[in-house]
Amino acid sequence: MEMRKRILDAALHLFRERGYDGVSIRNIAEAIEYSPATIYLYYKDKSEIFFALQFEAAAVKRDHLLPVAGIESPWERLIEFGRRYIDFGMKHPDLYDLLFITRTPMESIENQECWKLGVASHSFFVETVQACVDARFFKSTDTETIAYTLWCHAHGLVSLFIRERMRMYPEEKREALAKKSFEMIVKMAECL
Amino acid sequence: MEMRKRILDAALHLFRERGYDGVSIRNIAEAIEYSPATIYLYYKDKSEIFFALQFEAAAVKRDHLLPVAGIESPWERLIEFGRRYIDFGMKHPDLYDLLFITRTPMESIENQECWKLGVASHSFFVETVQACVDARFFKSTDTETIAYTLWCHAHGLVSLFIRERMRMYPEEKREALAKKSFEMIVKMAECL
DNA sequence: CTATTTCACTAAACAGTGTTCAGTATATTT
DNA sequence: AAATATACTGAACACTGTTTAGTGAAATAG
Repeated sequence: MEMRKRILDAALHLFRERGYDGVSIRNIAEAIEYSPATIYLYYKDKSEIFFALQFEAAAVKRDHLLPVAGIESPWERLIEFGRRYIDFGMKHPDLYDLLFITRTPMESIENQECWKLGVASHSFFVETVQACVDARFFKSTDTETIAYTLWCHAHGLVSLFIRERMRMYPEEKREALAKKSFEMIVKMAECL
Repeated sequence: MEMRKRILDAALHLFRERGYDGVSIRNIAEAIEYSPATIYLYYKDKSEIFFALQFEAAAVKRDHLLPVAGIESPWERLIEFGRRYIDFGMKHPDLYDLLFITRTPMESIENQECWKLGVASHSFFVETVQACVDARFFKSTDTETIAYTLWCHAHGLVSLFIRERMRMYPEEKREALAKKSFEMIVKMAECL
C-alpha cells in the first residue's frame, strides 16, 4: 500500500500543476522514478488513478465542511455550508474541478467509493435546507428546489471562476464580486 | 473557403458524438477523406479549429437569444433572456460546453473573433439588468452583482445538468427540477 | 508548344500518448 | 540446491498532434 500512495501523491502534485490531461502515466512514472509499466501493477488504468484522486478530493471537501455540522441554527448552518463550499472551490480549484466539472466515465461512478462521500455531503446539505423549511424559515416548502437552486448558484459561481469565464471583469475585482454575490443570494434566500 | 467549411462541419459533427478530446485530427481528415496534413493547410492547429467552432457556437447562441431584444419591458426581457440562455444550454450541450466549460487556451481568447460575440451578449445582458434597476424594479441598485448572481445560477443549472452532476435525481425529474429552479430564482429576484 | 511556376495535396517521419506482455533479477519457500 | 513468488522493466503496439520534403496536376510565361 506504500506504492499506491506514492503514485497518488505524485499524480495529485502533477495534476495540480498541469491539469488532468496535461499529465501522462509516463510523467507520473518519471516522478516516482519507476517505469510506466509499474503504474499498471497498482492501478488498472489512468481512470482508476482519477477515481482514487476523486475520492481524496471528496475527503478534503468533507473535512473542509466538517465544522459546519456543529452549528445549531439551521439557517446559520446553511449559510456557513454555502460559504465553505465556495471557499473549498476557490482554495482547491483542481479538486473542485475533479469533483464537479471534469468529464469522467460517469456510468460507473455510482460503484466508486467517492460517490458515497458525495451523496453523504449532498444529503447533509438537503437536510439542512429541510431543517430551515421545518423552522418555517422560508415561505416556500419545496425543499428539493430550494436546495437545488442554492447549489446552482454556488456551483455556477465557483465554476465560472475556476474555468476562467470571468475575463470581462478585471482580475482583482473577481473575488470581491463573488463575495458580494454570495451575500446577495443569502439576502434573496431570506425572502424566499 | 469551401474546404474550411467542410473541415468545420466534420469537426462539429464528430465533437457532438465523441467530445473534443475524443476526436483527433486524423478522425476529421478521415471523415472528409483527406490526409491529416491537409487540415494544417487550412487551420494552424487543433485549437484553431476549436476557436472557429466556438465562434459558430457563439453565433448559434446569439441567434437563439435574438428574439429577446424585441421585448420592451426590461423585466420581461430579463426573464426571457434567462429562459432562452438555459434553453440554449439544454438544447446544445456541446456548444454550451465549448463556450462556458471547456478548458481552452484562454490567454489568447481575447484576440479571437468569438470573444467579441461573447462580450456583446454579456453587455446586452448587463444592460437589461441596468434597465430593470433604472425602472426601480429591484431594491438593490448594484447592477453588476445582480447580473453576475443571476448568471451564476443559470450557468450552474446548465453546467450541473450537462456535466452529469445530477445523478442523485432520477433522470426523468431533472428537467422539471431545472424548470422549477428557474421559476424560483425569478421569484427570488423579484424581491431583490 | 515547351518551360516554369503555382497550387492542392500527401507519405512519412518525430515525438509524444495509454497500455500490454514477455522477460529479468531478486527474495522467499520447499 | 531447486522451485516458486515478488517486484519490476524494455520493448513493443496502436494511437495522438504536428512538420517536412516531395508529388503530380493545373495555370502561366516565354
